[in-house]
Amino acid sequence: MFKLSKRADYGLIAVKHLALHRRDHACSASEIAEEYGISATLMAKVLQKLAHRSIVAAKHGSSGGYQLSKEPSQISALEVISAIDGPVLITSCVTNHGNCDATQRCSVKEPLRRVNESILSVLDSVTIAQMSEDPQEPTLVALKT
Amino acid sequence: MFKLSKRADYGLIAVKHLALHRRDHACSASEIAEEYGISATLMAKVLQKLAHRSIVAAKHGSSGGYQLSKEPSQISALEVISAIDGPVLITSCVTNHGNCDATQRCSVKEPLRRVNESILSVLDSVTIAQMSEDPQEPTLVALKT
DNA sequence: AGAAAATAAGACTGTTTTAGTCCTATTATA
DNA sequence: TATAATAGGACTAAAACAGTCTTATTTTCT
Repeated sequence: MFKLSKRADYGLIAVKHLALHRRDHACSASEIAEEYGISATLMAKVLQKLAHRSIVAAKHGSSGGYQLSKEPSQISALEVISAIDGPVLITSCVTNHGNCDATQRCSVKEPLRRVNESILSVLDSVTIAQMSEDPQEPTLVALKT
Repeated sequence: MFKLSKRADYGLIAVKHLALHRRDHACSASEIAEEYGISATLMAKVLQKLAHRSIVAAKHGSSGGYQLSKEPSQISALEVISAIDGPVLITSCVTNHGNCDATQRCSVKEPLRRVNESILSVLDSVTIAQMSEDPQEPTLVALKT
């Protein structure tokens, strides 16, 4: 019911971690997993998916691991999430141009498609760089001067 | 993975239906269910939840049914969705101020909380009234004149 | 050359969530 | 008073999810 999968969550954690260690050596899956108390094999799975989409670059062999293949400011939350969970669709009928499952003459398909667009653009506008600069609530507070 | 439950979907369908039949008699759960090819008992469940939150008003007895208890312009998609699925939280840790499940020193909690806020405001800004006026894509097209 | 440490990927299992049904009670109307 | 509706709890089946295990491959370091 409208929740990110843990995998996607882990993906964001991993990418943020890599963003913060950009200059360092490549980070291995188990290294990242350990730092956040996550299963190492599962984290490996997640990173593999990110590598598939070229969000991270994998390096085999000992002292291998993963590194970001783009600038953190060029990676959106949407990219990471959809790399892992597949396309972000708030309902299954949003894309199916014929049938919503089977029967219903769905009256909310079009409005929900619009809502879906909005959510996509929210997720697309959030970059990993933004997620790495912590407080970031100045927009409103700054006006108080 | 970020999908509306079918129940929530059905809820939106039902509320929109009630909005379009505002002047008529009360609509029964089975009447609505039949129109969209949805299980009647399931639709009844959904409407019960909407009644709990006073989004619709229930009328017992034969020729009973449900009616909106507010203007369609005063009902947001968020209200309907959260009435049925519970609070909209993109991760389970967004509200937990202590522990994300158990272990992880979650580095994305705060950024995700902000994303969650944005999504809430998207859903909150969409009203049933808007979902009932169909095309509504003039904002950009109008500029072409 | 060979051991070690890493990624790659598929199959598999247990748990949780979701969808949907069934049954019984209650309420109001005709 | 029969009927048609809501109310609500218990229950089942199916799907999604989280996580594990195993095997193969690649690279580095000694």
